[in-house]
Amino acid sequence: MKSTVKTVSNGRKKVIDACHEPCAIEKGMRLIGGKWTGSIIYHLKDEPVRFNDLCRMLGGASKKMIDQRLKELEAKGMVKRTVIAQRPVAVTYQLTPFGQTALGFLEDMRKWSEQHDL
Amino acid sequence: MKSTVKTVSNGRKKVIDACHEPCAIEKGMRLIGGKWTGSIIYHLKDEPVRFNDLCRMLGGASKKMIDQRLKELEAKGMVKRTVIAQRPVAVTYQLTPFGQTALGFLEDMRKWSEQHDL
DNA sequence: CGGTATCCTCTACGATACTG
DNA sequence: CAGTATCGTAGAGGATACCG
Repeated sequence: MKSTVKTVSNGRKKVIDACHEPCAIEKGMRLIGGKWTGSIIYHLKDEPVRFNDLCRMLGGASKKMIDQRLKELEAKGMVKRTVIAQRPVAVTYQLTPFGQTALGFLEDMRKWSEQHDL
Repeated sequence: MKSTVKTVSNGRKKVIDACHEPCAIEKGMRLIGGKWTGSIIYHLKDEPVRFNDLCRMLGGASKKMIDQRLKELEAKGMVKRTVIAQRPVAVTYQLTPFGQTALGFLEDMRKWSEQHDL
């Protein structure tokens, strides 16, 4: 319910975010619908994966994006980051129990997407 | 497997889209993960809805966005547009049978999103 | 009513190079 | 190896006005 006011180029004010709580689907999509986010979660479904391995799995995604998405997911408690002290350092990412709760509909959606060849 | 080449600011060439077919989840997300897209499909789940009614249901979304999203969904065969000749004109949108196949995981995801209060 | 047209802003994303 | 820093661009999305 926050509401912010901003001045735009022509000098007038405009109101941002006035009382528009988006519906639940929209909120979910904003978390999971970012570019590569769904794929990242899906590729973590079985076991912890190291950063660069994830990069390879995702082919077209830049390190920057993957890093950014992993941080979002970590902040939301869906992914856990683990540092293994060795030389050189190893870092793995894995789904938390909460993160795993998203696998159900993600898997359904993957099947759906494959079947209908979008 | 298409591959395009583009000249960027510094004068060098770069290759775009070289052999990176995104995984199925990513493709699905690109279709239903757009802003408002999921919500639109969900609000059409029960019955045909008129354009302006949809706008009201979605609160914060502009006509432009809704129009754009409906066209995407129509192009993909998920939504059917029907014009009812009367004055003033009425236009309704409804899910096609194909569109309905997406309701399963969308509903799951809505529940998930609500439960965990993202 | 059901859209288009226009303009503008902002941020998401990509490429690249560098670091501890 | 696992990132960060920097820079650039395209296009997504919003505000507003207008139209048949």
